[in-house]
Amino acid sequence: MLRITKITDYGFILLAHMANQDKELLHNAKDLSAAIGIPLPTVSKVLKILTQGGILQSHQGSKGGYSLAKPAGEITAAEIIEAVEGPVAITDCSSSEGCERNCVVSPSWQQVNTAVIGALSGLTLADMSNG
Amino acid sequence: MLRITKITDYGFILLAHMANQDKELLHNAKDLSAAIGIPLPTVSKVLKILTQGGILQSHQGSKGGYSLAKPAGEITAAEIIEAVEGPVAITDCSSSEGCERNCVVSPSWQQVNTAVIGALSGLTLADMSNG
DNA sequence: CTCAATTAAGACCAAATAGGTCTACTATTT
DNA sequence: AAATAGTAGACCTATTTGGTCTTAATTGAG
Repeated sequence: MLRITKITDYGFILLAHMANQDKELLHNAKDLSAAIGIPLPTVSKVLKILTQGGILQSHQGSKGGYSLAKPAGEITAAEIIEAVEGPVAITDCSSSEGCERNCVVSPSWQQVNTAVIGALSGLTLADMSNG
Repeated sequence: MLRITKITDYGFILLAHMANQDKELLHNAKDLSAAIGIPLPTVSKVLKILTQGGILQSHQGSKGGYSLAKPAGEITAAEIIEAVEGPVAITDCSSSEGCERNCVVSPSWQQVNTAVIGALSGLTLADMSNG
């Protein structure tokens, strides 16, 4: 439906929340869950995915938690979506491998896809939080 | 996954095919199915949806079929996607009704969404077919 | 060194969506 | 009337997504 998934949406909400606070502060899943009102197991899953995607840094063990891996101004919406959902591609045609069918419409999709990625890359976490 | 559905993809293929031929020619579902290699019931479904969305004109009865409702240069990708999938909205936040949660990230999504719609509106069926 | 807190990995199930097919009906031409 | 096409919508299946749970592995504190 040309829409980001709920998990990605949660990711943005969590990241915006973290960006609005002291960058060095470690946030654990439990506190974030309480602060935002999303169930703990789900929050935990999202944080894990964001960490694997390099958006967050994690610190295991007691007193552990998560923090942004980079300044909020350097984390783009494109990056976040890719971390959670994989490469952005409006159609299979427009994926980085190109269209294996070599169909007529393929070049046009590439163009649209580039525009979409451009829009998403121009938007940083800092822009989105600024609370 | 930020992707159009298969049905929408079929729609583009069918429309591009039709745009590449005499505009007045009526195409019936059976011939289109044979020409493109998509099963008849599926082609039939897609054509029906495109007609309801005002992209195609239909003519019932024997010797009936479908034709473009407008010149290919006036049919945009945005229109086609909306006809099949409903309004384009990256998130619920960015739908035309606005974000009922009134969250921080909402204005940013509006912005991205506008950019995406812009890209899709700048691309016509004529651009995509031109075979 | 042990315990408690916390993330890591991934299995797992349920719900939602999408894909595709089918049947019955209506309209039009011959 | 008969044949051809579109119309409407039900229907089932497969895939994806959402969410939870269990079992590790890691680290700080006493």
